[in-house]
Amino acid sequence: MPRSRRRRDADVSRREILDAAEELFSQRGYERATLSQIGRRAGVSTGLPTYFFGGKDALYRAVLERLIAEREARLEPLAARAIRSFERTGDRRAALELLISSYIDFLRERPALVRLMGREALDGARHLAPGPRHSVAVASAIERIAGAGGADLDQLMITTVALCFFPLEHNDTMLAAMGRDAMSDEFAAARKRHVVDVLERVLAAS
Amino acid sequence: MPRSRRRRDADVSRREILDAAEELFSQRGYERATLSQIGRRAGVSTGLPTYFFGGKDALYRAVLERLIAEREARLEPLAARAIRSFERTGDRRAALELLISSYIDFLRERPALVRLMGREALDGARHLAPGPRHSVAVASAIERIAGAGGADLDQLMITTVALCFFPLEHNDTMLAAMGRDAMSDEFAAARKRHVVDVLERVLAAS
DNA sequence: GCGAACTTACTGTTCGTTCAGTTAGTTGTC
DNA sequence: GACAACTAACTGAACGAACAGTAAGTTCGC
Repeated sequence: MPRSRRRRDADVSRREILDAAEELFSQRGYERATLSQIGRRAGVSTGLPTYFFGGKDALYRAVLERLIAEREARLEPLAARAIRSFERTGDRRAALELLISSYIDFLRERPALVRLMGREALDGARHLAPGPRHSVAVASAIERIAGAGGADLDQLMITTVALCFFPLEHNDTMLAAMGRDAMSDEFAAARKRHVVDVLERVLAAS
Repeated sequence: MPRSRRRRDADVSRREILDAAEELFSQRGYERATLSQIGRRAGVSTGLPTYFFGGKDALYRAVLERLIAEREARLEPLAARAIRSFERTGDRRAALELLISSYIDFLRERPALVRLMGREALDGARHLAPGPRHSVAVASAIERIAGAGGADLDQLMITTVALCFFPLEHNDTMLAAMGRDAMSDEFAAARKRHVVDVLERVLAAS
């Protein structure tokens, strides 16, 4: 952890605290991550996270907000591309491939999102602001690609998120017991193919 | 919480402590459930859980073991019935309906299993014994019903568990934001139909 | 030199564990 | 069948560790 930054820069410190907190909250959970550990990993003192963010709870909320904002910023343009491609060519499989591939890749890049969302779900969404909890970009793309078919759109949305989310969420238990690693490139490629197959068949039938 | 039992009965006390611990661990998580709360809910003192189980960690492990044993005891005969039915009649959809319906119903009856497994997955399976982490009964039934088709069996297994598990796991976040309740009878019925549709189509194509 | 960034020592609280003591239940003895 | 001797169940107060929050003090950038 190189300390080669300008000695005092509130913006840099804030970001490094958020990075450290994201890592520790997602790996150890809220209670077992301490402010001292977060400070140490960020290269600052115990008291600075509270000084900047107001307290442990507020810091946790800030981590979540940053992750969710980043998710939408990353997925929105890709989902829009998938929609445009589908509406221009009518090729449902190609559109699904683009969408699912982007989604799974993002989740693999930012595993903290999967872990923190899983923790929020189990803790009754204590720290989550009201509003949609899954990506609105992915949701609207699925809606457009599904078309006006009679299929239950909510079920389809739950299934899509479940298929992409679950392997990463349960990587340390179910996947590990199977000798698979959801973070590996091989597994991700096989998973993408499988998910696209599933969704394509479901949509074709409706 | 009626206190009408024989004044001293270790077996009853053990069971009531396990019940209380299952409830509190699954709802609040390991760290936020205290031994005093567990004792109070079980109608015993602060010290008794440790006296019987050796400590908080060991109590948590005992809760998990009991849940997993109960899962297998409940699902094994139903999965066997599904396999027999499929091998006698060749009716894949009927077999899937029986299997998926049993699985989802069990998860709804014992939501603590879903919650605790979710927590274990996020905490690196700290308290879980080695070995398979999903129901071996459901797994073997899926294997038999899928037949020797070329489909990737691991992917199919992950998908099956994900489709049934995920709505309950994320009931407080994603489902709540959609205005759905995974514990309700209507949602469960719709979900069962959807999951069977998905699996049937995937298997039919392979 | 002033204000913001940052540290460090400290406070109050929470909680798991321990253990000395108490009581209910059982066994053996006559 | 009653009474003593003994065991196991159970209590609750006390201890010590861990930790979030605080505030007084220090240092840096401008």
